[in-house]
Amino acid sequence: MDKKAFFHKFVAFTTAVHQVTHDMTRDIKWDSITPVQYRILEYVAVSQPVTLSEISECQHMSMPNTSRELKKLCDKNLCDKTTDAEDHRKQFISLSKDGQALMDEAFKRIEGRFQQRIQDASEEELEIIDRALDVLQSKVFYSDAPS
Amino acid sequence: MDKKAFFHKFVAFTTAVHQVTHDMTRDIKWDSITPVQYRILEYVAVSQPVTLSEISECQHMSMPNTSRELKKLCDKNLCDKTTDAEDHRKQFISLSKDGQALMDEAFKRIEGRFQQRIQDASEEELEIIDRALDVLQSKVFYSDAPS
DNA sequence: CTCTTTAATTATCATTTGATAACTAAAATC
DNA sequence: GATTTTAGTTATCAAATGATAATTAAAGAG
Repeated sequence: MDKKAFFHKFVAFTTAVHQVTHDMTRDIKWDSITPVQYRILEYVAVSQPVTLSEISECQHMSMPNTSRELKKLCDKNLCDKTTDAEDHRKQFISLSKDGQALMDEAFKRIEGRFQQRIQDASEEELEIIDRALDVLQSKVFYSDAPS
Repeated sequence: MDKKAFFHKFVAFTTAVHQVTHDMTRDIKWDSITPVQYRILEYVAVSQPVTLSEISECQHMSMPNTSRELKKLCDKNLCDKTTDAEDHRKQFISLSKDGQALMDEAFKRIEGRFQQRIQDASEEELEIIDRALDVLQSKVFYSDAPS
């Protein structure tokens, strides 16, 4: 296999993924929430409950900045903080009722657009796509083992 | 096929792609160039020569902001502008010698990390990955037809 | 030739984001 | 019990990004 060509295909692919996910989440960021805040909400939605440190690490932002943005989200009643009973330093973050509703709505729209994209695929094609997702996630887009 | 589960797999996958591309381009943004400027350079590198309007549209930024960032890149001697001979309003943007060197170096590092990721894959697995990329790009991550 | 549209620029302002230092309080270690 | 580490906060500053209005110059349409 031609390594250069393979790499180019990889680059084109990741560009396409970025492009498409951008298109699919466009106009989701209403409601006075900023892009960074949306990314945090998305992360919390998928991984809740999470601690501030986890958000900080996974979103590649410093603790002070994470703390600030999270404070804004809590002020907007989109997130709740609860102190860990075992370790009183830790805060568990989860979506509030409003935050959950917001993200449910967001995911609903994204899912709608996703279904539109695959609506022309036959059942066999869906199986192929399904396996392609598995393959790429396990062989290429896996998480680095922490050193 | 379970639609909900399929959608969740899609979301997890795109998250993984974002995560991995972020990891692979970390510490590439040396040299006093900002993330947005890097994205522009990457786009120019792949698609040159391009016009300002094309950059503006593909990178989802307004013309004034695109113009400003491009001016900075030209001031840093990373890009060249040449006026279209046929339409004097248009400017073709391409990488300068320095800009090309910068992006060659960047792509070299990214490619190194890519090769690391797939180094354990057998030849047959590479074939499978190759086809998986094709499938997903054509069936899921294709560009929307402009309305 | 006039009017409109297109491509790009300049200037300006508000907001968002990133970075850093100094701090509190609760574990954990010795 | 004193010290160190961990989790998170607050305050502050600088830089990056986004948004808008006003402008120039060239091309295209009537």
